[in-house]
Amino acid sequence: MSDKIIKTFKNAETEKISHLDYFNIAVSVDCVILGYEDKQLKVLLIKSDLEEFSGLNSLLGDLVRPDEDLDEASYRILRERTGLNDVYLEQVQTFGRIGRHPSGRVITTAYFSLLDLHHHQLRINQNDLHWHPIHKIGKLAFDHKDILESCLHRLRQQVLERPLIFSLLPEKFSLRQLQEVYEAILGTELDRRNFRKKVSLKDWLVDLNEMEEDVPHRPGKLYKLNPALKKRLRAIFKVV
Amino acid sequence: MSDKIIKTFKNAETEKISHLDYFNIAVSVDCVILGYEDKQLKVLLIKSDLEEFSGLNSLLGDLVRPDEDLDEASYRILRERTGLNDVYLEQVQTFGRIGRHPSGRVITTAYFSLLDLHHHQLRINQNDLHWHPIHKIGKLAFDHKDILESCLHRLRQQVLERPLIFSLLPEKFSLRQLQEVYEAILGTELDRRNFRKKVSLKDWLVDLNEMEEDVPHRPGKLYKLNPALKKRLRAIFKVV
DNA sequence: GTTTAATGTGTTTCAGGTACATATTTGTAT
DNA sequence: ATACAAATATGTACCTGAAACACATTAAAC
Repeated sequence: MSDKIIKTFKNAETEKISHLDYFNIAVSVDCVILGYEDKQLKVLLIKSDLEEFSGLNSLLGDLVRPDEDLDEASYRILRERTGLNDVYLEQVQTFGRIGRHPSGRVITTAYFSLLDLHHHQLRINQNDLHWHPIHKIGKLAFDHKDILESCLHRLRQQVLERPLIFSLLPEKFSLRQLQEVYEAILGTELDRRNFRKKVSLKDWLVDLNEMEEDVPHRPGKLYKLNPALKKRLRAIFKVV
Repeated sequence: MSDKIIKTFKNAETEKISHLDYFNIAVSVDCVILGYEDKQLKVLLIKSDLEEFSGLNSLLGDLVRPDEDLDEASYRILRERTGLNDVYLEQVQTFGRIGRHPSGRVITTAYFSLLDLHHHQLRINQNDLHWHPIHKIGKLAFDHKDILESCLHRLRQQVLERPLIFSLLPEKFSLRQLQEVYEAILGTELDRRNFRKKVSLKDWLVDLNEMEEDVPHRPGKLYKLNPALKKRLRAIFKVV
């Protein structure tokens, strides 16, 4: 990856391999934007406007601009579509099958992010955007079902080790709520006592000394994410 | 990722965003090809022929051809450079900073592979290709140091859980050799007894009922990778 | 044959995870 | 007011896997 490109730039006319031969692959980014509502993990989808995929939904994506970093493109999409900046985004995998886009050769890099579906700053402007429960998703446009699966797989792998999950929840939450999110992501039931023990052993939570309100049962304590951790997360993941 | 490209294809003349604006990002693949020799993990590097990086080494990579899958490109590079087909390759991460390539906008997807440095089919033809011990590598061209690190990180994460390591070794190997490879990758010393116990609990190995020869000490038993596992690996990782 | 250096096989200990039970607090219905 | 239902909150016993550690055995080298 250095000799060829030189030739491409300098001898485009004389070489068999011309500039356009190589520079005709488009690069896009697709975001798996996940939220949590009604004890379900949901993903933000948009109706595909390609004839080939009429009636199907697709992930939120866009072509990468020549003057923006790959990562930046994913933040831009998230910002444009949700109005949110302060959100964790992680690159997962790049999909580059020849025939994956009907209009031409497009390779795409998949990112996932978790956000609070009820965040006050959240602006889902377009009415063709919708939150879909992940276990009720059928066919998607392009190879987006594969992309979704790979992101969910990554999420499930990491969610127990790293404090990712809190972006899905409001600022204040109870341990029951937290557990329900884990159960929605992992697709399993967890033992309440063991779950609490495990969480309390990590330094992820801060007891707010407040109680739930307006719940039809005994209210539980409220917690928030450890602010020190929040800072560290920002630094590590370069959240804008 | 669907509306924009439609416009790009259909209304290139009338839209502000022209075809060439988007189709001027080149896509490349870089391979971190790892081998094992003299109790060291080594990576296959090539002298960079870019003036900007004169004197520096770089990973083996190439532009992706418009008519080949992204994954296929990585296999092609491996084949062209080593003569080997039957090798495990895994996509790790895509690097897309604007300024990462001095000659233009190029995003690159990193793959790593492990192979037996003394394999009889191995053909390192070009004399500007060299195996470098990974802990003696200084600056590399482009962002290839970052790419190398991310691949090594992935390798270290997975090597204890998945039977990847065997591609680094000859067909027949002793438990000591196997342990030495693990130690080279992880950069730590392992307890011999615990290591053997751990390995024997997995179904990775088959006892060949043969002994080492020409070793200056008591010879150890020889093992090979469980053939059933080999088949499974081929299926999973689509090794050509 | 004695020494040396590696192979080959336990046992003990400790930490983390899983399974499981009981007391407490609040809301709700009577 | 009282009884009941439902969820919170906390503790213990058991099991599994990892880590620390010791000794007998085999073959090469002298």
